[in-house]
Amino acid sequence: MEHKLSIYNTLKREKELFVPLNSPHVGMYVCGPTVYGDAHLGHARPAITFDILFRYLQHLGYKVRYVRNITDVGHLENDADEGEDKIAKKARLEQLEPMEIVQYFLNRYHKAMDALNVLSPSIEPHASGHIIEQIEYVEEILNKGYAYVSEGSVYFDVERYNKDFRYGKLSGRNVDELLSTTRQLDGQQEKRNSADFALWKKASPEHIMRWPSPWGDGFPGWHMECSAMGTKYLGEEFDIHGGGMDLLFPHHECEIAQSCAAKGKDAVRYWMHNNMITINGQKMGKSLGNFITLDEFFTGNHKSLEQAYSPMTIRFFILQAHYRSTVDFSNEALQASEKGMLRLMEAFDNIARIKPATTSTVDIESLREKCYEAMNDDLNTPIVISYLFEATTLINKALTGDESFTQADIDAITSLFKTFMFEIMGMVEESKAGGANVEAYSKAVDMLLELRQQAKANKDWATSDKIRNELQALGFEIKDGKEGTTWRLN
RNA sequence: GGUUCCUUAGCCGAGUGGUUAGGCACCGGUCUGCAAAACCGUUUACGGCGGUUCGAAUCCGCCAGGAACCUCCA
Repeated sequence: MEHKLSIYNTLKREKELFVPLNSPHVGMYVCGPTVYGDAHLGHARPAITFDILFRYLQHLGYKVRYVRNITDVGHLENDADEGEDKIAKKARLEQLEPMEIVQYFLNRYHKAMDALNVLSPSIEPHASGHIIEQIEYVEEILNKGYAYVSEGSVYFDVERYNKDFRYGKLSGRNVDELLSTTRQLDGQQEKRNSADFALWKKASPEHIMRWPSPWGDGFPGWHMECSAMGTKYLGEEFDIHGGGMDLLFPHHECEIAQSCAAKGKDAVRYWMHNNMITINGQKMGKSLGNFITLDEFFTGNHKSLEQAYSPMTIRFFILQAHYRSTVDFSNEALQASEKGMLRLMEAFDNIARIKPATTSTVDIESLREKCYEAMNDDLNTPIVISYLFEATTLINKALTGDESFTQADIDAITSLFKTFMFEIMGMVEESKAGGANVEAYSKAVDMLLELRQQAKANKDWATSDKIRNELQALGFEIKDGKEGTTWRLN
């Protein structure tokens, strides 16, 4: 496993060489979606970011177990019905079983991820399917003395914990400030300190999602599932834990506290956080009501969207920014990404048209090395893409005779695209996704263009322009090149 | 209020103490019956003010503007 992959560890606040605990195996846990609504751009970013990591680690030869949880219980909602389970609330509103809601949105989430060509994780555990593990974990923390029971709920004792460990080491907070600045929330009086957080929450009588526990009927606390399921599937110590920056505090901070309290040590060696997506410079969020679902992007059906954007355009757009930077959405930016992506795809297709020469004027190997350097530098996909654009210029120049490729160069540049564009960055050529019945009508279009060619030969401009203009009106893009006419259906 | 972070050309977005990121748009050119498309070439930059330095957009300080977290969120 010779490589120089370094990744930015939020815990250390610097890039570190990635060294797995048990090479060639790598354990990786990423916070997945809460399935109570349609996936939006904000879900795409971590999914794609850690999909790249998953793919690249495998490319380097690691055997990766990638766990991404499904949150279908637990988190609290902060509006009028404070304290009510998110899933339960939606269920009651629509008179459906909670699990029916979960299944519905999970199916849709999977569909969106498939469209984005995000690989399935190795395991996708549901929080609701791991209640026993979570109860056991809570008991372990209780036994160690870092939690207390209060009116049927169990709370983590932050102050007590902070005497033996340091609460806040991930997010850079200190407990004294937390105690003085945390807002007053419902149920606060049950807690010894406002900074304490729930490990197990007592269910009110009307609460639908509930499970029996040693402390009465209730449901697991907000941060418990990740600790319990991460431990179950990856062990008490594992390599990588990822998620959005918004989860840094309190979610991931609490996870660290839970594992240190229960096991006496950190579970995670490398913490990775992707940055947020903004719309007009402002973060996208449920409470802000400015989020756009992925389906809306794919169909263009949203008032802020000037057109539909294909899944690959979204993927490419996200990869054109580094995962630790915010990326600002706009129609202009997405359209720029779409054009750039199509240019790369076309260049890849055009490799086949290069006529091999006996001498070479290009150095594909150095491009390949630079791409690896970029990937190794904390997954710098924008840089990888910039080198693919350099490769694109070389291909185009080869076609006009301004560069010469040997057969070995042609093979090398094909492999460059296959490795980085398709295998590691997970792009796919969407135009080639058409079904078999496309063949018949595409031959019909070819025939029309042949007629147009004849008309042009006869200088019958009226006929040739009529064919061109009417095909264009139907949505075809007609491209007259030196070696004949090609077309594309937009 | 506390903590953290950001500010790069028309737009998006990398990076670095001294040498062209890249894409899109614009402009010029090639191609074309005319176009479109495609391709080639090219211009515009590092929020402001100080400081460190032979040299800073890159390091430090201050100021301005913006954002995130502290509360569900990817």
